[in-house]
Amino acid sequence: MPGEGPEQSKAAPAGRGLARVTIRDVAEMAGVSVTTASRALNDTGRMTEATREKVRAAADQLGYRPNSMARGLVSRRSFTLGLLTNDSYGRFTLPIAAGLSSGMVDRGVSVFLCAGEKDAERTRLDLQAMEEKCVDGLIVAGKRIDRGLPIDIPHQRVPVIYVNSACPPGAVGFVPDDIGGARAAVAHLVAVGRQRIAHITGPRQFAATALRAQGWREILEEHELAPFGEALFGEWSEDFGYRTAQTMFDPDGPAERPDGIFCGNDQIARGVIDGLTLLGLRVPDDISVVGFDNWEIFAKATRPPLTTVDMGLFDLGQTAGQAMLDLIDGKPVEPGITRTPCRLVVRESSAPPGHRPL
Amino acid sequence: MPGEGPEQSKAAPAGRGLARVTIRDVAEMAGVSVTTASRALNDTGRMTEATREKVRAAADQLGYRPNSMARGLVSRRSFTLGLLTNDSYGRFTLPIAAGLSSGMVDRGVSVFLCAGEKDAERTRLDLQAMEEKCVDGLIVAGKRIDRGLPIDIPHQRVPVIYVNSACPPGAVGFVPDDIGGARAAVAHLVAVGRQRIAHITGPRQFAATALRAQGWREILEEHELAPFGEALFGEWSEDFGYRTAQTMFDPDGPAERPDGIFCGNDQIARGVIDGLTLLGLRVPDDISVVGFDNWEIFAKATRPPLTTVDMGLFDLGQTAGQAMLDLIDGKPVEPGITRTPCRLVVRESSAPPGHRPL
DNA sequence: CCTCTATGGGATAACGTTTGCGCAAAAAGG
DNA sequence: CCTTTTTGCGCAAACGTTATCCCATAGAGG
Repeated sequence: MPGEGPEQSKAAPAGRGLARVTIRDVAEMAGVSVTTASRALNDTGRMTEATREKVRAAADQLGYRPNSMARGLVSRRSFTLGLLTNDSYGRFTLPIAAGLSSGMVDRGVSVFLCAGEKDAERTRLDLQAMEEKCVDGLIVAGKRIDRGLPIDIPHQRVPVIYVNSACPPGAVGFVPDDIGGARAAVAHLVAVGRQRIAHITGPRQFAATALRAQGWREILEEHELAPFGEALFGEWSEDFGYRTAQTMFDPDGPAERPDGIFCGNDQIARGVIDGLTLLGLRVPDDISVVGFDNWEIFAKATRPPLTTVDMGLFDLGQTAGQAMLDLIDGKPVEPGITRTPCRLVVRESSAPPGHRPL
Repeated sequence: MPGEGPEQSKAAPAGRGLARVTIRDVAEMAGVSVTTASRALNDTGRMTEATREKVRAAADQLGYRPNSMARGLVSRRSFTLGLLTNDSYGRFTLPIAAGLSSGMVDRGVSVFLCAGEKDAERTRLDLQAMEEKCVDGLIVAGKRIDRGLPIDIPHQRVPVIYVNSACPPGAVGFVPDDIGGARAAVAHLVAVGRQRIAHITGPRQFAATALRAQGWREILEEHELAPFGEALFGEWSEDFGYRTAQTMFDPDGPAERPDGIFCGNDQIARGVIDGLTLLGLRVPDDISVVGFDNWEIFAKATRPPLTTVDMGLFDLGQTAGQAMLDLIDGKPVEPGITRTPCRLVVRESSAPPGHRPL
């Protein structure tokens, strides 16, 4: 048994081959010590430019990539972040993750994704994995700003940032500026000449609905307009929008009718538009509709395409990433919740009364 | 300058504190050597059960977590995977990622997410980061099965698996079984008594459209039914479905009309249903409609809710993960594309002719 | 010519694990 | 009682980096 095939003992340590090129190889090729090679590649230490260049050339030619595990071991930074989310369809998480990554990738920071339904046990497992992987920071991303993880994050040795999620007191959090977004939406309706602006939105117990309703009331008051009735709370569904529109314009219903509707999200807005259209009302001529989310798959598919509020999730991710880097570097970051701006996207569902779009 | 504050030199190496508990601490507490502690925790080596238990107790009490960077350095496995995707809204990627993670988490494998629009440069950067992080494998997830990354993955030292994406010859890939899904959808239409089944679908140049159309033709032929006209290629949009339905049932159009429509995706199906409804046709009574994707946000919002094909993306992710683990362990995995089953989800948009749902 | 200070670079020791090898003590066999 | 085997455990060397010293050489100043 011993004596045969000893030559393969050093090949294929993990099933396949091509022993990784290390800094030792680079140093050897450049004819310098490992120390010098390391310093040359990291632009530290003192040496002639010629030496530095020689090392760089060798590294280049060999296709050297520093092993970040070894590097992390000594520098005590892994250049990784953990992203915990319970958003199984990724409506919120993926834009956030993309923004996060975009800001990180050129600093060499990568992001672990822990997605999936989060029961307490699973969350514990995810957290444990992140701890073992020595992440430099943890980002908790949620679907709604008033719910957090099923378990508290034990007072961690790494910084934690909450994005679009509930945020324990004293922690750092970023959420879209729901009030500001709502104000922009309603201000736009006012600007196109609407006076009786209703609000149809999601369930009362969501924090976001309360904020958006508040924005709606605020901006109307500032324009010395009365809200059209109470905010109508229901569900985040097309069906709710559809039914509510039907009720609102029921021929047997009240004579007083809105000429503008600000909806709590795009799905509701879509239902509203469908409902209105079916009743023979013209959007935006007879009544203008504005949504919230800029979920393009909806916003662009409504007839007419929907004016709506973009929550800037990509930017939100980027902002959170920047804050995380500061936190990791030990720079002071103001704790508490920061609201990042939303942006109105005007399409064709809003226009002055009687206006016929081309 | 030197002489003041030397006591903080060992604290807070990265801005915050609580020096991590290492295996050395555990060993010390248990009164054994580091070697023994390591073996005790990994269930290897020879020792009395008492010793093992003593070490475990110490580890538990100290809240010890092995440092996977140090571990990876010596074992040459990082227990991480890279997930590359260009799906910015996450419609496909997040379910896949969730499936992937779910199978990985209890084996201690974590997943790096590289999301975002993928130009060649960005992809190169992502690949470089993954290489530096020493991932054990790479998963490439796409939005369509006939497009891959903007650059080839250089013959990597790690296994690569393609999911819902184009797959270079000889590589391992998993995609939903479009043909099978289409067959199930159309078979269902036949089973509820439909005879003239049309197919409205996405752009011709998508591989998925061709496969779904093929499934449509195949199963009809097997039932000795003629396809209702040619497959109608267009866009993956509600609008296309809407317009096509209108044309198809144009009063001035052909007298021959379908009694069932198999749509290439749920958005088209939604548009079709809207179009039909507006023309006064009853779905499913007069005409049954089946979609593809089971994108619940659409499928459940159509009136009536949509019968459609679920692509099983979560399972797809799990399957790919399992294959990846095998590949990493050096077990043989059959190269080439594996098609994983789709599942018909029956809702209310399909029923026998004249049937009135409750 | 002899110091003194830059300058360029190398040895060596970490970082936290796992692992091959060795060595006692205990158990088994004669 | 003396060998052999087994059992239980520790030493030391990896893994690929970076960081802390330290040592040559070279030029500068006297």
